[in-house]
Amino acid sequence: MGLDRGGMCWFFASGGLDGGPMDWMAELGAIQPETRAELAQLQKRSLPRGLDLFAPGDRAQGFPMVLSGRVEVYLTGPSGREILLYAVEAGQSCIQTTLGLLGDEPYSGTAATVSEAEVVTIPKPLFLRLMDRDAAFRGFVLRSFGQRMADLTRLLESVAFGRVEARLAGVLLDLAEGGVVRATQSDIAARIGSAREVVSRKLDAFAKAGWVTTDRGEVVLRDEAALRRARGN
Amino acid sequence: MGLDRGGMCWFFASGGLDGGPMDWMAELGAIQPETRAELAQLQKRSLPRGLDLFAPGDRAQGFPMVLSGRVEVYLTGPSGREILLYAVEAGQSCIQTTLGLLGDEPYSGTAATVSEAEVVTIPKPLFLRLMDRDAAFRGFVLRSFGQRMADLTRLLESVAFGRVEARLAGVLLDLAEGGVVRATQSDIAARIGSAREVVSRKLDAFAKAGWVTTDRGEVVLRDEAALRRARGN
DNA sequence: GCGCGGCCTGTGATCAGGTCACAGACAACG
DNA sequence: CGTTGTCTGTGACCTGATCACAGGCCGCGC
Repeated sequence: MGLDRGGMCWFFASGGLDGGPMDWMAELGAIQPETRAELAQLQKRSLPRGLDLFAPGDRAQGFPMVLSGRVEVYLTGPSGREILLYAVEAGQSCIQTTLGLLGDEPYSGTAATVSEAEVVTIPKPLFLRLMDRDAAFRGFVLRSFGQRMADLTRLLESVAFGRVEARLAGVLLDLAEGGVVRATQSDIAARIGSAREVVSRKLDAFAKAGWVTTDRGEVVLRDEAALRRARGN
Repeated sequence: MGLDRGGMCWFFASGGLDGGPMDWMAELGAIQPETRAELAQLQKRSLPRGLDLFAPGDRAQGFPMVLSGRVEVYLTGPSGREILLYAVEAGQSCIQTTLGLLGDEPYSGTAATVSEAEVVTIPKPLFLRLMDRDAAFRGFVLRSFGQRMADLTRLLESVAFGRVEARLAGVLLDLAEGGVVRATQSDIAARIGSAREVVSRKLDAFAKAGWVTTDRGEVVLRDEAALRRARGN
C-alpha cells in the first residue's frame, strides 16, 4: 500500500545478500553462461512483509522473480470481495507480469508480500533479449506460464462447480503449520473468494462436528482426515 | 463424440482447399521464409460441425491452429454442469494444447467444433523447432498465451463476483445474429456456467421487462440497450 | 392422421451461499 | 480504566443451484 512505483517496475528496496549472487539461477535450468553473466549483475532486493506491489491496471516493465519468501496475487471484485489467484514462491516468477511484457495486457490482480521476500527484476529489454537468445530461459518462462494457466483453470473449476465447504477445508489444510492455522476469518474468506460471515458459520459447523476448534485469529485442526474428506480428495 | 484419436493429435479429416495454402500464415506475422516453407507443406483439414475434439486428460501431440470456423472449449464439473472457457476462431490456436506441449500438463477441458472448421496441426517436433528458431512464430504463440490467460482471468472474475443476470445478458448480446439468438436454454446455461432452470426463470424475467421474447430454441432481443446495461458496461 | 419417445420449457420446493445490519467480545493503547 | 478498532457471531433476506415433475413441441414410424 502506498508503494512508490516508478522506474523499473515492481520492487524497490536495498539488497540483502544471503547466498552467493548466482545460486538462485538454478531454477532457470541449463541457461547459457552468457545469460548467467548478465543476470549476475542484477541487484537482488529485499522487501518487508505486507507490501502491496502491484495494482490493477498497472503495466509491467520488467520480469520479476521471487528468490525467497512468498508473494500472493489476489483478484478483487467490485464489491470488495477478493480471491487468491495464486502465490509466487521461491524460484518462481509472476506470470501476470510476463503477460504484460509479451502481450501488453494490463495487470488485473493485486500482488502483496505475505512474508519477507527477496526478488530480482529482469528489465524488459534484457528479458526480451533472453527470450530470443536462450532456449533454457525460454523454457523456464513457458513452464511458468503453463503452470499458472493450469492453476487458474483449477481455481475456476472449484469456484464455478465446487462448494465453499470443500474450499474451506482445503485452505485450512494448506495454511496449517503444526496443526494450527493463524489467520482471521476475513483472511480465510478472501483466500477462498467467499464472505466472512459464511466462513464464520462454516467454521462453526466444522467445530460442532469436532473437526476444528476456533479462537480469535486461529483455527486448530482436530481431525485432518475429516477435512481431507471434505476437501474431496 | 467418438472421434478416433491416435497419431498426431486433435484433428482428422480430408483437406479442403479454399484459398491458397499460405494465406492463413498471415496471422503469424513476419515469420521467416524458411518457416513459411515448412508450414506450407502441412495438410489443411476440414471438420464437420459438432465434433468432439479433445477430452480431459488427453495429452497434446501437436499445435493446432484454426483457419476458419469456430472451436469452443468447455470445462465440465462433476455434476455435469459446464462452462465455456473460451472459443478458438480463425487465426487462433488452442492454448491448452500448447500447455501440454511445453509443460506436459494434461488437458482439462473439452473442445468441440460449433461450425464447420478448417485446421492445421503443427506436429510437436516442428513446433518445438519453430519456437527455438523463429522469433515471430514465438511471438504469435506467446501473444495467444497472454490472450487466453487474460480471458480466463476475466471469466473467473465474472463467475466469482458477478451475477447470472449480467452473464446472461452478455451472452445474449454475444450470440445474437440480427437480433436473434438461436440456442436452447441448456446451451445458454452451459455457456455461462449456470443451470437451465435458472436461465429459464431469468429469461422469463427479461421477457416480462420487455427486453426479449422467447420461443423454443430462440431468443429475440427487443431492447439491446437494456441488456447492455444489465451486462454492466 | 395417430401415437410415441425424445427433447425443450415452466414451476414449485428446498438448500447453499452472499449481503446487510447489528451486537458483543477482545486487544491495544493512552 | 475507558476508548477505539478489529474480530467474531447471528438473524433476515435474496440469489442461484438442485431436485422433482408436468406439460408441450417435434420428428418419426406406422
